[in-house]
Amino acid sequence: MKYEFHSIEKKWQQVWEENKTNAASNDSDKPKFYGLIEFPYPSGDGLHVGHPRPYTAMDIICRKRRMQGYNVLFPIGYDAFGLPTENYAIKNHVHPKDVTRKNIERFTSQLKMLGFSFDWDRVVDTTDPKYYKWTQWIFLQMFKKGLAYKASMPVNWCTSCKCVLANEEVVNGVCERCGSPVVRKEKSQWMLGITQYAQRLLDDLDDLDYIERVKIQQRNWIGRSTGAEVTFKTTAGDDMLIFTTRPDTMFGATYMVMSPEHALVNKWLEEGKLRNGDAVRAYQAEAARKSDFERTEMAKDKTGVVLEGVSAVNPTTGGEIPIFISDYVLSTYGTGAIMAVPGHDQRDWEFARSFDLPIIEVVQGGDVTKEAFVDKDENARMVNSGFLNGLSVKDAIPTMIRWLTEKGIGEEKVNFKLRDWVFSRQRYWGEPIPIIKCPKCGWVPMDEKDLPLLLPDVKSYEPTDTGESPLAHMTDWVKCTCPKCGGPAEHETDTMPQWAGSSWYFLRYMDPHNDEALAGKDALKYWDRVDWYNGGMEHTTLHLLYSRFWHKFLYDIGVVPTKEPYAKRTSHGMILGLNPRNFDNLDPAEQDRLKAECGGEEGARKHLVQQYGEMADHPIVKMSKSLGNVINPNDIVNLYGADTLRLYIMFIGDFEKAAPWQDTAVKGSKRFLDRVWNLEQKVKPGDSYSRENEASIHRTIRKVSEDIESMKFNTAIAAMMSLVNEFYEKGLNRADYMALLKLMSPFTPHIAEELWEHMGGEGLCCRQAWPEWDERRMTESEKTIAVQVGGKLRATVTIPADADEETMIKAALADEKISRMMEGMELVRTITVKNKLVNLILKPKTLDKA
RNA sequence: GCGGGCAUGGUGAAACUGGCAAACACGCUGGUCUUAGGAGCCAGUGCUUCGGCUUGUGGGUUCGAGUCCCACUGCCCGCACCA
Repeated sequence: MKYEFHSIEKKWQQVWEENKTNAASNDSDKPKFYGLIEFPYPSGDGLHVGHPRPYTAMDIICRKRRMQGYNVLFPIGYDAFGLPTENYAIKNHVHPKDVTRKNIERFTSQLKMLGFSFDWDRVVDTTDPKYYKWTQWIFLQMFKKGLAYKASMPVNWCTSCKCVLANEEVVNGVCERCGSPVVRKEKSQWMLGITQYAQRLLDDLDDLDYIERVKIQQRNWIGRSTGAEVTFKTTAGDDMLIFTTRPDTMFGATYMVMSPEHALVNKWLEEGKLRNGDAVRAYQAEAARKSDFERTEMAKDKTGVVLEGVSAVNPTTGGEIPIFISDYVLSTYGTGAIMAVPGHDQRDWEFARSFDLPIIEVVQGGDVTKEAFVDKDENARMVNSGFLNGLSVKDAIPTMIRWLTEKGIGEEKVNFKLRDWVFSRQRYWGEPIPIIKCPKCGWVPMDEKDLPLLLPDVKSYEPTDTGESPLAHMTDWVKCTCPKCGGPAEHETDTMPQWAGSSWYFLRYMDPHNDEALAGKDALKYWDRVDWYNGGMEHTTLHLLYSRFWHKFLYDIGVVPTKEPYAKRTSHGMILGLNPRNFDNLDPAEQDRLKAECGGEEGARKHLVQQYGEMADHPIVKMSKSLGNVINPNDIVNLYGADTLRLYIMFIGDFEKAAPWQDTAVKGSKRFLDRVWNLEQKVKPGDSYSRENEASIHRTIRKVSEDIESMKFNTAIAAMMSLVNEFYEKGLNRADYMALLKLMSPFTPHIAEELWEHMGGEGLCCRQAWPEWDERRMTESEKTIAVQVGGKLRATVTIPADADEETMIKAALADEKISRMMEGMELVRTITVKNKLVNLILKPKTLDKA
C-alpha cells in the first residue's frame, strides 16, 4: 500500500475536529499547560512558510504535553485590525469587515490543513465587537486611573500612511510598515503612561524565564540611567533644569544647550529677551522641517545657535556660560536641556570645537585637546574641580550630589529612554476610542454599559491630509450627548493602534465567550499565566513590552491574579529564501552565459550587483514578493503533504536561527516518512521492545523528550531517523514500531495516527501516554573507546561497558598499533575517562638505568 | 559609536558540564532493478604527496581545545546625538 498522504491527512483532521480532540477544559484535575504562539495578522496573501515554524514548534510541545497528561490550552486567533486591510479596502472599494472575514476564512483553512492542535472553540478575532468591547473597557480603566491621557506633542508622522506612529514603529527614521519618511508633527494625541511602569517592567524581568537576548533588548529599550537633576540659574531670571549622568564633571560645564523646541526658548523669544531672535526662530523652523532620518544623517555635523542676551550660571564655579539651542539635544529625553562638558562628552566636544568654546579637563586620564575623555573610570582623579579635586570619579559623584542637595539646587535622579506610548491613529480600521469630547466637561469617558462603541459603516476610508481620521466625516456618528452633563458632544474620531487588541488577547482565550468580563475570575485563576510563549524577536520592544505593561495594569486594578503574563518566552529564527539574483543561485547555463558575457565569474558577479544593487551579493535573503522567492505552504502540502512540511520545517536547522528554505531538501523529509510507512511491512509480532532494539529505543525516547523541551527539534528528528535506519538493519517488532509512532506523533501527527490504526493500537495515537525511558536499559554491553597517545587519537579498542581503569589500560596497550608505538618508550602517565577513552603519556626510555 | 550574536565539508547542519570533529539529511559519484526514471535499493563521498592534515586568523591554558582565555578579521541583528 502506498503512503496516500492526502486522504490520510484529511481523514485524521476530520476525526480530531469531530471529537474535539484538542479542546481544553476549564475544569480539570490534570495539571494545566498554556502554550501560546503569536496570533497572525490575516493578510490577503494568506499563510507564508514563515508562519508554520513557530506554530509547529509549539504544536509539538503541546501535543507532547497532552500525552504527558496535561490539560493543554493551545489557542489561535486573529489580530485583524490594521492598515493593509484598510488600504486594500480603499483600493478595491470593499468593506474592511468583508476583507477581514475572507482573509480569516482562508487562514483558518490553511491552518487546519497543517494539522495544528488548536482549540478551535476558542478562536478570537480582535475586530469582533464582542472582543473589542473589552479592549475599549481596558482603555476606560486606564483613562480613569490617569494612565490614558491626551497630550499635544511632537509626534512621528508617516507621510504615506498619513498617520502617527509610536516610537517603536519608527525604524531608522522611516515608517516600519511602508518605508516612507517620518516627520515630526505637533499633534494632540492619546497617550498611555507606560513610563510609570518602567521600573517594574525592568525589575520583573529578572525572575522571568525569557531567553537572554529578549531580556537584554527590553532592558536597553527601557534604558534606565541614574544621575542628577540640577537647576542652573539664568540671567533672564528663569531657572534651567538639566539632567546629567556625570554630576562629577560639573566644574567642566562651559556652556549649556537646549533643544530647539524647549519652552524656555519660546518664552524668552516672546519676552524679547533674545537679541538674535530671528536667527533663533530660523533654526527652530529648520529643525522642525527635518525628518527623523535627516536628523540622524546630520549627526556628524553639530549645528546650533547661541542665545544672545541670556546666559546661565554654573553653580560650581559661579561663572557665566553661554546657552545654545541645537537639535543634538532631544526635547523628549530628560529635561530637554543639558550642561555641556566638552572635556568628557564626545558630542559636546565636537560642538565646542565647531563653536570655539573652552574645553576644560576635569577628569584625568585622557587628552581633551584630541578628543573627549568619556571613560567613567571609577579610579580616575578629579582636577580643576574645586572641592572635588583629588577625589576618584567613584567618590566625586556622591560628593557632588550631596553638595547639590544641601544647596537645594539638585538631587539624584533616574531617567528612562522609554517614552509614553502614542496610542491614537488617524485611521478607520481600528478600535474606536470610547471617549467623548464635551465643550463643557472636557474629555468624558463613555459609560461602560454603552460598550462596545461600534465602528460605523462609512463610504470612504480614505485618510485625510489634514491628519484627521476618516471617522471625522461621519457627522451622525460623531455627534452624541455628553454622559456627564447631557449636552451636545462629540466622539473621539481617532482609533487605537494595532497593538491594542494584541495586548491582552491571551487572557480572552482563557474564557473567550464571556459577556460579563474580559474573562471570568475562575478562568483567569485556573489558567494563571501563559506557561510558554514563543514569538518573533521583532516584537520584543513592541507587543511583548506593551502586553506586559497592560497586564501589570490589570493586576493593579485587581482584574488578573498575576503580575506577569508570560512565564517563559522563546523565539524562532526567520525562514529565508534563496536570492534569485545572486550568481550562486543561477542555473549553470545562465552562469556560463553571464561569465562569457562579463569576462569571468568576478565580472558576472559585479554585473549582477550593478543591475540589482548590493542585495545581489547575498545568496540568502528574506522572502519577498518582488523577488519571487516566496514559498506557499499550500504548494508543499499538495506535493508532499502536511506531515512532510511540518517535519522539514523543524528539521531545517537550529530553531532560534534564521534558516534558508531549500526546495530539494524537502524531499529528504518525505523520503523519511515513506521509509517509516514502508517499515510496516517488516514489523514482526511482539508486545515488548525487542532485545536488539531496546537500548536504541530508550536512548531515542530520551533524546526526543529532552530535545523537544530545549526546542532542538532538528536533532530530535535526526535521532528518529537514526532509529528508523536501525530498524531497517536489525528488524523490528510491533512494540518497537509503536514506540516510534508515539515519538513521531507530535511532529507528524497524521501518519502516526494512520499507522497506529494499522497496528491495531487502542484509541488515538495522540492520546497515548508519552513513552518513558529507562537509563538502565540504555547501555550496550560493549563500548568502543578511543586510545590516545599524548592526546592524539591513535587507535580504538572495544571493551566491556563500565570496565575499570586497569582493564581499559590493558586493552589499550594490547592494541597492535599502540604496542608498536611503545617500543623504546616508557609510560609516564595515563588518563582514563570511563567508557570514553584512554590517553597514554610516553617518553623515551633512558638507556642509562642508573 | 553602544549592546547582542555568529564563524565547522559542495549545502543545511551535529558534537552533553573540554574527551573518537563532521551525527542526521541534501547534493554528488558509481552500481542495481527497470521499456523508462527527477521512483526504490546498495556502495562511496572533509583534504591528503597516504607520513599525516583539518572547525575564520594568530597566540595561550591543558595529558587532551570546535568547546576555555587573550588579540585580530569577517558577517548578521538590535539601538543609535538618550546627556
